[in-house]
Amino acid sequence: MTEISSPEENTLLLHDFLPYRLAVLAKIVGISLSKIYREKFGITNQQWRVIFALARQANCSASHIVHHAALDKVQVSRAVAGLIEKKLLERSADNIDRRNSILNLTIEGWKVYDQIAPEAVAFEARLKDSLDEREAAELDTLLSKLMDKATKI
Amino acid sequence: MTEISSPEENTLLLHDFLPYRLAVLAKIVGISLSKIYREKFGITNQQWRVIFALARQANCSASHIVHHAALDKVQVSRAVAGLIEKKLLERSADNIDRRNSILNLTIEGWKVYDQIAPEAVAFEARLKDSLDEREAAELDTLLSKLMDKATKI
DNA sequence: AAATAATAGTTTCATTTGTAACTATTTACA
DNA sequence: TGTAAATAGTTACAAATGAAACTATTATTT
Repeated sequence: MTEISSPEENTLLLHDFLPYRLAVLAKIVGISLSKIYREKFGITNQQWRVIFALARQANCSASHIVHHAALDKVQVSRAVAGLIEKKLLERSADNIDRRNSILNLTIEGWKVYDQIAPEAVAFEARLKDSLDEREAAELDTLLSKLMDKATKI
Repeated sequence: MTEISSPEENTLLLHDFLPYRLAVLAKIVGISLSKIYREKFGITNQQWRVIFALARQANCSASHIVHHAALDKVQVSRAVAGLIEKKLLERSADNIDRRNSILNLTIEGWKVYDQIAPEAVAFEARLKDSLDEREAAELDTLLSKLMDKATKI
């Protein structure tokens, strides 16, 4: 005699499915955060990542940003073009290897960074508000482990 | 006398920034997962969510899916249209409220679900492989807390 | 009962994104 | 040295996405 299984037994629950939960959480967080730089400065998510990468490391090439901001070369190319148009970033030539561009924030670019960065930090702090010290540390560990695993799957 | 701060002190680190980490992790996980349904069945992420929502709850309307699959009504409309064209889903009229559509997986749709679901479950299991019981439970709690907070920010 | 508002879902159009092909330059090697 | 391969970055085109306007139907108000 074969048992008939109920939907609850054999049906995948979307709300509990880790990839789904990560996608939904990342999206909501991303949308909230983007208001900080989009509404006030008309800056896209990719442009924001380029600015932050350049604030960390000046005088670097586009491909350096590719490796440090999780963007592909087309995304960086477009973000850089947009930021140059906005005069937040300037590009100069690398005479040692003329394939490379040398990118830097302008004074204006730094001003924008200096306004966005503290707000971004405050946003992150609010997000973590409900976690205590131990939980925040645990989150760190878990995200690292998952990231590690995900890149190897 | 004012101290000059080093970049390390006042510069936001992208790799440590929670919204960035969530975005990158969710993206990598999503891309890996999508191979399961995209390459084998030519199904998009949104179509996949609709299938899973319908597997859980048959005979439901598009707006029910909107609320249970974190998609907006345009996304559901398009996903449903695509699935009907693929004959994985069928739509009938609700004669009580004729604004509603009544959606159901076809036999073919169930077959696709039955092939994808176990692979999705296995994928999630591999992802969680590096976590022990306690960590998996902790991850659950932390994601819920963050989700809760994110929707209120 | 007629007018208004609300809900379900679709369509349209502009923008964004992804993929592939392209240019320019440098490196490797035969 | 000359030819092929690799690297940096851009451009072009197709597909996906988002926002707003639209149709159809039902609920609410007066």
